[in-house]
Amino acid sequence: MSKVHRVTLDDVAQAAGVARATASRALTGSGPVSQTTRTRVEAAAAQLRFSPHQAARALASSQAQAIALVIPEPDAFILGDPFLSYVIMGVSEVFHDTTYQLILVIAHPDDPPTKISQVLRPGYVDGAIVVSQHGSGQIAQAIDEAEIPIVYIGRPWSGQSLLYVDVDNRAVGHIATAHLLRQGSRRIACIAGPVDMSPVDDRTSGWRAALSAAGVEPGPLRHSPFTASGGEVSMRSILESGEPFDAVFAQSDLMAAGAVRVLTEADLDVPGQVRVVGVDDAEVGRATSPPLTSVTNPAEELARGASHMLLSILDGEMSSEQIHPQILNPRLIVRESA
Amino acid sequence: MSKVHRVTLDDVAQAAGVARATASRALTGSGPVSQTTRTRVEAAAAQLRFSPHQAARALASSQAQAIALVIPEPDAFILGDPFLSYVIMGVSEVFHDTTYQLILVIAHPDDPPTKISQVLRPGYVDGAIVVSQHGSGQIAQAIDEAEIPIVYIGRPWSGQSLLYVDVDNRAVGHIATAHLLRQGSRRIACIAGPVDMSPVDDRTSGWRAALSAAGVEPGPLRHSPFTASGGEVSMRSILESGEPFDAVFAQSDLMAAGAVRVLTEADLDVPGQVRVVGVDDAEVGRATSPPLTSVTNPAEELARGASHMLLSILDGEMSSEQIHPQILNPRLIVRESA
DNA sequence: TTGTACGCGTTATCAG
DNA sequence: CTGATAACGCGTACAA
Repeated sequence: MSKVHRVTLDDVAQAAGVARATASRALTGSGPVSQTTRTRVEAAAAQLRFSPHQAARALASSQAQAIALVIPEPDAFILGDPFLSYVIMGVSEVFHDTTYQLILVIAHPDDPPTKISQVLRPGYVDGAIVVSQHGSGQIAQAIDEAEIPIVYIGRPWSGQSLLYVDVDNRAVGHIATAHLLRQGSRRIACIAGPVDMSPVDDRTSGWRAALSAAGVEPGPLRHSPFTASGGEVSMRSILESGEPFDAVFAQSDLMAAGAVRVLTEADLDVPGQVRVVGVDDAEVGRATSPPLTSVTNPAEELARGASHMLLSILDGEMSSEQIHPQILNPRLIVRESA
Repeated sequence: MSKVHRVTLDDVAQAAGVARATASRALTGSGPVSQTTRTRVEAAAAQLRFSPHQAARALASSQAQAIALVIPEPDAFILGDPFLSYVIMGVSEVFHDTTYQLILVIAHPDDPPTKISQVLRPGYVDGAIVVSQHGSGQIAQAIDEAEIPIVYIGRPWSGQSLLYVDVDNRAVGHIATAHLLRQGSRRIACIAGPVDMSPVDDRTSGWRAALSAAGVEPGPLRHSPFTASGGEVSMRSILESGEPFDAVFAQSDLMAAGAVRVLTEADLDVPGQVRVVGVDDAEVGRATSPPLTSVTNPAEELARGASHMLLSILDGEMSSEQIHPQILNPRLIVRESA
C-alpha cells in the first residue's frame, strides 16, 4: 500500500527545468512565457500526465470553476417532467464546452435555507442557474441573497432580478386558448400548475385574456402539481363538479396526458366532445391518443440562453446595460386532440 | 467597490476566544473539545454566519466532498429517457442527506478521454456513479482507470468491477417474452437498444431463452437507440421487411411507444393483431393507447442502491468480502397492450 | 483539553 | 521573460 504520489505542478516545473510559477503561467496562459519554455512545460505536463488539483486551484484563484443548477423540488416526482430533463441537457451542453463543472442541487422546500446558502457562495460555485422557482418559502429568499450571479429560468416570482430567460407564458395561455376558440370551443377549462409559480400565473392570465377578448366566460379552473396524476386529479375534480366544459387547456403535456386518460375513462371523446391542448410539445404528448396539440416550451433553448447569460457574466463580458430578460416566443403545434 | 471580507475560521476562533485549531475541532467534531468551548464556538459561528470554504477544506483534508454522476451521452436526446431522470432523482435523494455534492458529468463519446479523467480523480470528486455505460470507446477505459471508487448502474460491459447494481436483465427479457407466449403469441419480434450495452445483450438473450424454452423460433430483431423514434425506425424496418410477427418485445417504454405509433398508423390493432410489451413502467407507457404492459426497471432503487454502495465505500464501511453486485428483480405490470 | 506550526497545490505579487 | 515567496482557508500532527 504505497502512497501514490500525485503529480504536482512542482514535478512538471522540475521536469521542465523551470520554476513552479513559470510552469503555472505556461499552462494557464496567465502571464508572459517564451515560446520555447512553454512548449517544454507543456511537453513535461503531458508526459507526466499532470492535471491540476482543482481544489488547490480554486483556493488560490478564488474561482471554483463550477456552477450550480438549482432545482427546487416541491413535489416528489418533479424530475419526471420532461421539461426539466431538457433543461438539464441544455445547461450541460453549454457548460460542457467550458472549464466549468455542473453541480446539480436539488433543493427540498423543507430543508434549512442554510443548506442552499452554503453552496451558493463564492468558493463553492461561481454562479448558479435556478429553474422552476416557486414563490413562497425561505429557499427563494436564500437564493435571492446569494452573493454570486444567479440566472433564472422562468421569471422569478418575487425579487427584482432581471437576469432571467423565459417563454412568454402569457402568450402560451393565449395561443392555446385562442386555438380552442377558433375550433369552436366555448367553455374552456384550465388545468393549471401550482399556484406559487410565475409561469402558472402567466399562462392562466393568458387564458383569461383570450377568453375575455372573445367575450366568453372562463370555464372551471384547477390547480395541481405539474404531473400526470396532477392532471388526473384536476380533471376528475372538474368532472365531478358538474361544471360544463367543452375543452381543456392543460398547462403541461404531462397534465394533459392525465386529463386525456380521465376523459377517455369517462367515455368522453377527444377531440369530439372535449378538445385538449397541452404545453411542452413533449414526447408523452405524442403517445397519447389522440396525439396532443401543444404549445411549445423550448426547454433546451431556455437552458442554453440562461447558460450563456451566466457565462457572459462570469467572463465579465456583460455591461450593466445588457442586463435584461430574454423572452422566447411559444408556438402552437397542432395535432389531433384539438 | 470594497472587497467583501469572507468570514473565515479565524474570525470565528477569535470571536470565541480560542485558537483556530480548536474552532476547527469544535465545528467538525474531529477532536476532543470541552462542552463549554464547543457551544461557544458554535454560537460564534452561527452569529458570524460562518460557512467553511469548500476548496480550502478539500485541499487540506484531501477530500473533495463531492461525487460525480457520469452519464455517457451517445445519442443526442438520451436524457429524454425517463429511466435517467429517475436515476438522477434517486442519486440526488441519497446524497442530499450527506455532505457530498453531486456533480453531473455528461460525457460525449467523442470528446477526449482526458476530459473525463480530469474529473474522476481524487481532489475533484471522491467517487463516481456511472450509468448507462456503453461498451466501446475510450471513455469506458478512462473510467475504468480512474483512481477513485466507481460504482456502476448496470453491469459494466467489460472490466471486472463487481461494484454495480443492476436489474436482472435476462429476467426482464424472459418475463416479457414468457408473458407474450402465455397470451398466445408465437412470433415475437424484439426491438432492442444499442448493441454495445450490457442490458441490451441481457434482455435479448432473455428473449431468446424464453423462446427456445418454448420451442418457438425467434421473430425479427432490430437494434436502435433507446428513444421513441428509435422504436419507430425499428418497427418500420420490421414491417417493411415483411417478416411475420404477432407480438413485440420493446426494450424500453419509449421505444414501445414509438412502435405502437407505427403499428397504429399501419392499421394494426394493439393488442388484437400485435401484442406489445415494454420495459420501464414509465409514464409514457400509461399514455399510449392502449396502455402498455411493461416490465419494471426500478431506476430509483438502482440509483439508491448504487449511492449507498458508494457511500459505504467512501465511509470505509465496506470490507472486501462485501463487494459484490446487487441484483434487483424485475416485475411484470400487465396493462392492455398485451 | 488547548494552542502552535506546518502542509495541502495553486495562483499572484513582486523583484530581478 | 523568469524565479522566489507570500497568500488562499483549513485540517492536523505534535507539543504544551
